[in-house]
Amino acid sequence: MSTQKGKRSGVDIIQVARRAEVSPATVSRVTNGRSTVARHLAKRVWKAIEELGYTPNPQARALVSGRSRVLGLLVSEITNPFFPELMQSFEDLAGAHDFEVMVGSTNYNLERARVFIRRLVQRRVEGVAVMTFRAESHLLDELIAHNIPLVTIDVSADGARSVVLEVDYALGIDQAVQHLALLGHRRIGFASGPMPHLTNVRRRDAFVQSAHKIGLPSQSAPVFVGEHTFEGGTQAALHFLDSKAPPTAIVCSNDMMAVGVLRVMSERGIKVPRDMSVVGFDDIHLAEFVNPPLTSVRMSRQDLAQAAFRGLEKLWSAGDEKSLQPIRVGTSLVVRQSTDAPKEALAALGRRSRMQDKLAIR
Amino acid sequence: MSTQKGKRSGVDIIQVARRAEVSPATVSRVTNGRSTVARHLAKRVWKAIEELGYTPNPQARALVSGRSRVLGLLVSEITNPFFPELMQSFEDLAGAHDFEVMVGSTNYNLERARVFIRRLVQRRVEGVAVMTFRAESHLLDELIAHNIPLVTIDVSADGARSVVLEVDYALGIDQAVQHLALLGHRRIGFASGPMPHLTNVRRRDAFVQSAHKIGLPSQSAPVFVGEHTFEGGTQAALHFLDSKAPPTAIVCSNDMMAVGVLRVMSERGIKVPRDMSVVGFDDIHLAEFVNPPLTSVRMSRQDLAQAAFRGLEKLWSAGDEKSLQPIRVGTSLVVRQSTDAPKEALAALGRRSRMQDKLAIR
DNA sequence: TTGTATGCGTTATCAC
DNA sequence: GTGATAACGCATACAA
Repeated sequence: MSTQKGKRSGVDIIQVARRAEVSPATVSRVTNGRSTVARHLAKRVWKAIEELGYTPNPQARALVSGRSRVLGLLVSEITNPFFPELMQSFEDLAGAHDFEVMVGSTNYNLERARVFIRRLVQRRVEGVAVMTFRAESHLLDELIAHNIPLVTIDVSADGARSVVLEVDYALGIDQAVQHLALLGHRRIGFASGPMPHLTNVRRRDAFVQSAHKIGLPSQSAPVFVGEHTFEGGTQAALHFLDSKAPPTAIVCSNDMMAVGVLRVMSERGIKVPRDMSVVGFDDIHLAEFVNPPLTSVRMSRQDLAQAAFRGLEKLWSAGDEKSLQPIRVGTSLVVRQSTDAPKEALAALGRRSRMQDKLAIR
Repeated sequence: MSTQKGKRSGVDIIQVARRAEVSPATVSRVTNGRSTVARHLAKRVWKAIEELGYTPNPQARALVSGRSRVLGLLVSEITNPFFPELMQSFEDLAGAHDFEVMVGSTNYNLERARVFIRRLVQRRVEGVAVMTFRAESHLLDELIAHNIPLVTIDVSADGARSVVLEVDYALGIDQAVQHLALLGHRRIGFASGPMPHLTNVRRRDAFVQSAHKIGLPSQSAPVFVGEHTFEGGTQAALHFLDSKAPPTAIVCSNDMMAVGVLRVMSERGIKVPRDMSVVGFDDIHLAEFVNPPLTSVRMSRQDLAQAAFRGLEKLWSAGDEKSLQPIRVGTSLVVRQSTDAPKEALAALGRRSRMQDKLAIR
């Protein structure tokens, strides 16, 4: 332990300078990793720093340098298990680069978001990762007005120094649909999230195209639009079950919907995956612990966090260029136990093998 | 919108002073809510602040005042749904009082925790809420050495300026046991978390005492010790099911264990709650969405966060007093659908009504 | 009550 | 390469 006695952190750069018998400026150069310091002096300085337990005062640093070394992270809702993992990854990354992170969740409340954003501006954050999957119009205006580097998902903020993270929803959804097709499903429903939101449009479009790609007529790939919630899932499930020709598999736009679907199946005595296959989206922690464990399209929180941070780095080094190249982020299917061959698959073996030829499966 | 053009936040206290035709000192007094400023001057100052979009520079403030207005929040693991809600409550509270909070999760990794704590010290946090339910010995030493106000759960940090949050586990666990007793259960198992940890000892002790209180002999209130995880729950369930006289209800030391128990029951075809009642602890978000929705002892994250923040406030105003009065935090049962009367209850009606007299149920 | 002047701890700009 | 010294933006002691 090199920490000093109970004395307040009152040790400053001048004391270090004295002890190392150099000037404060030299100490500063050392702590900032400037290479223009003679080896032997640097060594003396480090020794003094160690002995005194000196740590540079970040607010003084920020004041004079104009850089706060604080970032903002805006998420939709912290209680959605998707986000804590994202937060953790982002904070770890930021921490490794000597940044702190202010995290705020909108909870889909515009005023709440506004308050948080004001705090970000006041604290002089050097960049903000807007990981909210919703483009609340003008929400970011204050950030943009202050010319703060922004990373957003799916859609760019015009006029901002920003980078867009382009999530490739199609990648994972394609895998999901083909996975189901391979198992023999020929009627696949899609439980979509609310439509104005671009992310949901993209997820749905990806599904529709995938279904088309494997040769499913659109009436065999019905879409139900609901909320991105447990209840939204139950509604979707009821809708599909009560339709004329219920699908044998349901792909959901997020995992909470899938959990809702699972619940309805359980209540109706419909066995998953024997009588119905279910696929989620996001692959939140929960997916592993529902019954049965959920097959889901994973959007990696690590990838997302990393892309977000890299986006900010790019913006910092880009100087005045407003809008940079988007960064792509993939998705991929995680197969668990909520998907299997439909009952009818065996019965229809003959037909299926004919179909097989038409399926666009590599 | 009162924000200024794209100009950098370069507006400082002097510009405000000029525009309001007062001295910088007066502006400072106004922004700090000092009451010693003449009404009409204050009004002029606010107007200027508004017009210029001035926000005081927090690092300058921190530098001169010695107060960073940053707090630390240490949690066990951010992916455990218990904590995000706690974080949110704490951050909201802190934000309302003009504090930012640095959140770090140990992930049960000592080195990771140490790194985070170092960052806290470096950033000159004014207080830390240690919400980790584990007393990693000496983990807090650096915080204590710097005399940083600490709030901890269950157990105090000696030598520290600290307040302990005393969680009343017994309150909710008592309710759970009595709830089960009222339903007619006479054999209740307890799936405990790992034993060295005080919080788990307390939870178990609370259970043992509750069982005793309602007249259960100890062999009718067996305890199994396992990990606080899904797997720990499955092990507990298997243990109880394979015992000579399996309990008709299982109380778990946390919700993840309960989810594990649920899974085993489902796999064995044992219907919950018809054939087995299950109670969790923590009442995490997930509890609501498993099948069936879990009856659980709730430890309010709001209460906890609020108590933590109040603890810090007390420490700030307490000056040099080291250890203050503990703050009590309650727990309470949330009844959902994983608990019901045991099958045998009806058959044994006669015996039960006799027992009833001995049950300590108001 | 208000203004002036000083210092918080650091980095940056100069000279040397 | 290294060392004085002037900002950075604000709060506050002190003077008025």
